[in-house]
Amino acid sequence: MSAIRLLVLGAVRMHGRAHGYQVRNDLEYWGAHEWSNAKPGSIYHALKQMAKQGLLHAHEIAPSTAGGPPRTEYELTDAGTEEYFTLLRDALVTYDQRGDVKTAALGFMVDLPRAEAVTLLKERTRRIEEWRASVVAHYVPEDGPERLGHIGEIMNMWVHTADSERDWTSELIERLEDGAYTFADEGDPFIGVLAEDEENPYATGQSHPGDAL
Amino acid sequence: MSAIRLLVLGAVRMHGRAHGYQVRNDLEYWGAHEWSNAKPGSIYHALKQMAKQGLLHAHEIAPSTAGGPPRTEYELTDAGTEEYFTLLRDALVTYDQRGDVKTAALGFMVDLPRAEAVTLLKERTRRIEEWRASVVAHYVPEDGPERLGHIGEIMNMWVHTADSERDWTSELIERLEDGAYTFADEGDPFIGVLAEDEENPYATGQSHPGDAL
DNA sequence: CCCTTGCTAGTCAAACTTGACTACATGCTC
DNA sequence: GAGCATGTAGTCAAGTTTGACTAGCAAGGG
Repeated sequence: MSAIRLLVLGAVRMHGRAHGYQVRNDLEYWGAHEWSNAKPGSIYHALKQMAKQGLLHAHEIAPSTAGGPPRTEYELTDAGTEEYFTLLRDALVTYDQRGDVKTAALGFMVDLPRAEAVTLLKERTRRIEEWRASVVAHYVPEDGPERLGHIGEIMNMWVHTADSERDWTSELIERLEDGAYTFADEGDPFIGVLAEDEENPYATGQSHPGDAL
Repeated sequence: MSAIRLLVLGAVRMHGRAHGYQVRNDLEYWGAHEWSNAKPGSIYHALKQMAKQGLLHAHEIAPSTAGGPPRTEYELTDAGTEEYFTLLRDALVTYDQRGDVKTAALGFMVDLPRAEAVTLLKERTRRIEEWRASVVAHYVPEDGPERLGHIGEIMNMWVHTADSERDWTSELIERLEDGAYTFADEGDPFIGVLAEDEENPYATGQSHPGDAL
C-alpha cells in the first residue's frame, strides 16, 4: 500500500475539515508530491474512495470563495480516525524499504503518546533484525556464498540497508527517550499545515528536496 | 516507474524466447514477487503491453505441452533490446529510494561491459551526493533547524539513508574494480534462470527473504 | 477595454496493479 | 475408476496511479 491514505487522512485531520484543494496544497507544502504518489488525481480519488467507505464524511459546499468550481469539504468520521491511527501505527512498525510510508509516519508520529511511539519504534527495530536474519538464512546456499555470483550483491545490499535503518531508528528512539519534540499527551502540537490565507513558500515551479526521488 | 518492465525484459532476454508462465516462474525464482510488484497480472499485462508497443514480438503457439491453455511465446525486438539497456542504465544511475528498481538493476548489471557498469555506479554516487546537498540546502530554514520540530527528523533520515547508500555503492565499485564477477565482455555469464525442466527450489508456499518488504 | 497570465478546484482517460478466479491436464489415492 | 490435489497457463474486475486537461474568476498591462 502506498502512503496516500495516511497522508490524506492526516492532512484532513489537522484541519478538522478540509476540501480537496486544501489537502493538495498541504501535501505540496510537505513536498509529498516529490517523495510519494501524492498527485492531484490520487488525492481526489483517495478522498472520494474513503468517503464511499465511510472513513470521511463529505459536506457538499457552495461555490468556492475564490473562483473555480464548487468544492466539497471532508471531515474524519470515527471510523476514519480509527483507520488513521491504524495506518500510522502500522507504518511506524513495518519495515518495507519504501520511503514514502515511513516518511509520512515520521511526520505524524507526534499524534501518538510519546511512550507508544517509542514502543512502536522498538518493535520496528526488532522486525528489521528479524528480516535481516531471514535474508541471511535463506539466501546463503550451503556451498558458500560464492555460488550466488553477482546476485550475492543483492543480499549484501539488503543487509547493509537494514543495518543502516536499524541504527538510525535506534538513534531516533534515544532522542525521543531524552524528551525531544512534543507529543499528543504533552500540550501544544507542532503546526504543519497552511492556514486558509497563508501563502505556500514551496509553491510549484521550483525544485525541492525529494526531487528525483 | 516500477521495476516490472525491466524484470520482464531481462527474463525474456535470458531465455531468448519465453512464454508468460516461464517469465513468471523466473521472477518467482528470483523472489521478485516479494520485493517488487511482480504478480501474475502485472507480468502478463506488461508482456501484452510491450508487445503492443513493439518491444516484444509475440509468437502464437499451439497448446502447451503440459496441460493448461495455449501459450504465447515472446522474443525481444531490436527496440526491446534498446529499451532494456535504457532501463537498466537508468536504474543503475538513478537514486530513487525505492528498492525494487535498484535490486533488479543489480541482478542485470553484468549484461553491461564492466567499465560501463563502474562508470554508471560512479555517476550514481555523484547523484546521491547532489541529492543530499539539495535536501540540506532546501529544508534547513534560516532561523535554525529547531524551527522544524519533529519534521526535521525526516530530513535527518533522508540524509542518513543517502549516506548509507553512497557508502555501499562505493564499496561495490571497489569490488568491481578489483575484478569481481563476470561481465558481458568477459565470457561465460552467470546463469540465473530455470531451465525448461528444472524444478524451482523456491516454489510458492514458503517464505523467502523479501517477505514483508 | 481586451487579453494574457495565473490561481482555484477539480475531472478524465489511459495505464498499471492486485487478488481472485478459470480451465485443462496429470498423477495419486481410496 | 471417481474424486481430488497439484501444476500449467492465463484472464478478469475492481481498485489505484498518472499526466494531461477543463473551466471559472481575478489582476494587471497596454
